[in-house]
Amino acid sequence: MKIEFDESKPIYLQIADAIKKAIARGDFSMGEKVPSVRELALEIKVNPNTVQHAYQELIREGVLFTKRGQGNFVTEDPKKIRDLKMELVNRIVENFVKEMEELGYRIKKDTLTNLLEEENDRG
Amino acid sequence: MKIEFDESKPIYLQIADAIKKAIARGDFSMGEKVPSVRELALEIKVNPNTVQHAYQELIREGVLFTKRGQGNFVTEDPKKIRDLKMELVNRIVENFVKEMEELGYRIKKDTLTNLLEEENDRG
Amino acid sequence: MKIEFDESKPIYLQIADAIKKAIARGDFSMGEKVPSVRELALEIKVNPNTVQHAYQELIREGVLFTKRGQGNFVTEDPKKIRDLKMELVNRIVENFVKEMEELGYRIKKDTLTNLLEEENDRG
Amino acid sequence: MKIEFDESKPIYLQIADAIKKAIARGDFSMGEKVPSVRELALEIKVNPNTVQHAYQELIREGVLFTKRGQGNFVTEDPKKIRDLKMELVNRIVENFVKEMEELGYRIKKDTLTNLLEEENDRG
DNA sequence: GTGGTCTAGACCACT
DNA sequence: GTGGTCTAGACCACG
Repeated sequence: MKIEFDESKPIYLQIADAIKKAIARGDFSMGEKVPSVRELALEIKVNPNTVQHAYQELIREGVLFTKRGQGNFVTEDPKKIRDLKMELVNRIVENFVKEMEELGYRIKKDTLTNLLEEENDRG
Repeated sequence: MKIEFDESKPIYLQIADAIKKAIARGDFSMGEKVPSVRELALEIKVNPNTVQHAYQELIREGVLFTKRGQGNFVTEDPKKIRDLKMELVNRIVENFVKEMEELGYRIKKDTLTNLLEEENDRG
Repeated sequence: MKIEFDESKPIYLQIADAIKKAIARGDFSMGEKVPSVRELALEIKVNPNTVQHAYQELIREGVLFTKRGQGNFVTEDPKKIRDLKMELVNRIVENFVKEMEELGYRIKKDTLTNLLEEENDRG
Repeated sequence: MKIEFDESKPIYLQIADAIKKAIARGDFSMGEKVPSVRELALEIKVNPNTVQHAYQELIREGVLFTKRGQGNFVTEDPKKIRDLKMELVNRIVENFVKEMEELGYRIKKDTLTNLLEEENDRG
């Protein structure tokens, strides 16, 4: 886990996002244990409460689940993970298209997604 | 001016950003007057202080300047405006590339900028 | 009259100050006519109301007086002018001493006034 | 912190200035915490927002920096502090020379800075 | 009418 | 408790 914090958004949301992305790109697999709150807090130098807040958010969204006394784990629902990935890609692509349009550039979402598929083998 | 507010960032920064984009795509020209603090506040339904905060930021960055008792105006420096536009495009493209990379996709900044130039006539 | 405006203070006070200084250094003599409101406004590129405000302030302080239909004139009271000059020098010297003290420098008012008298012939 | 407010300038700028001077004369050292927004507001009897405005200005100039949830701190860059001090002295001396010249007195900046160095041991 | 400053009071994110 | 943001409402200087 490596996170560069951006002051404009709550840190806990940035952490949650980073975890989601790590799952999406396969750094954490289905059912795998994620770092403990304290461990991650130490690593990225934030307060444990902040990590806890991030994990809670992910649990609320069904991305993580807790095994009492053992830690937090990535969901074991494959659909959930596929959806997560699609959601993330979608959000980023749509945001890009929207922002470029606000600058007066026309660009189609399809053009972008095709481009991504061409240059990358994975789904 | 039409702004959809997003809870993830301070409103005043979103306003500042919207003005910058409006300038970049030519909705406000060099030296043109921007809406008065109160007028814009009414239109987008925020407190005048919030608009004031946004304008102050833009003034600080040299994008706007104030004529006492007359209002705020877009900078008359053409270079400043060109730079502004380039900065905005760059920021958006780089952010897209970074976020897609965090998801495990490889994509080159150049591929994107070429794509943009192909599909749009403007600089 | 040449004035460089400083945004941190009301313009009309800066104008009033500039007039006082011009009188103090002899650019306007006792009883001499000062520029008309409109004339000065044109010259220094401010709104006539602003110059008017400045003149009112000076009249209130007894530095200028008005001859109806003829314009505004420097007071004819020599004591008033001497006092004005002393006041100005005093204010500036004291302000300097105070500000330097706030920075941790010790300096005596006398040292400064002696220095000024040495290097200048005039009273 | 003790501040006497002068009606001629915005309070928030006077606060910012007072902090800068306190740093320049060593009352706040490198990396030291400055009073919290609320604390200082109480002490000098202004609204917390006004202090916040002053601090924001100092942060923007790189004199202070914020540790989230902990407070505001003096920059840890020694050069920045040296520069700050030099800037303040310079501004005051130049302003003095300019104002005295406007009154018809000739005085050299060097004469003054020499005088200051003679009577004070510090840089 | 225009921007600039200020107060009072509130809520949020973070430690 | 700490900074950051926001609203509501006010007054001032300037044109």
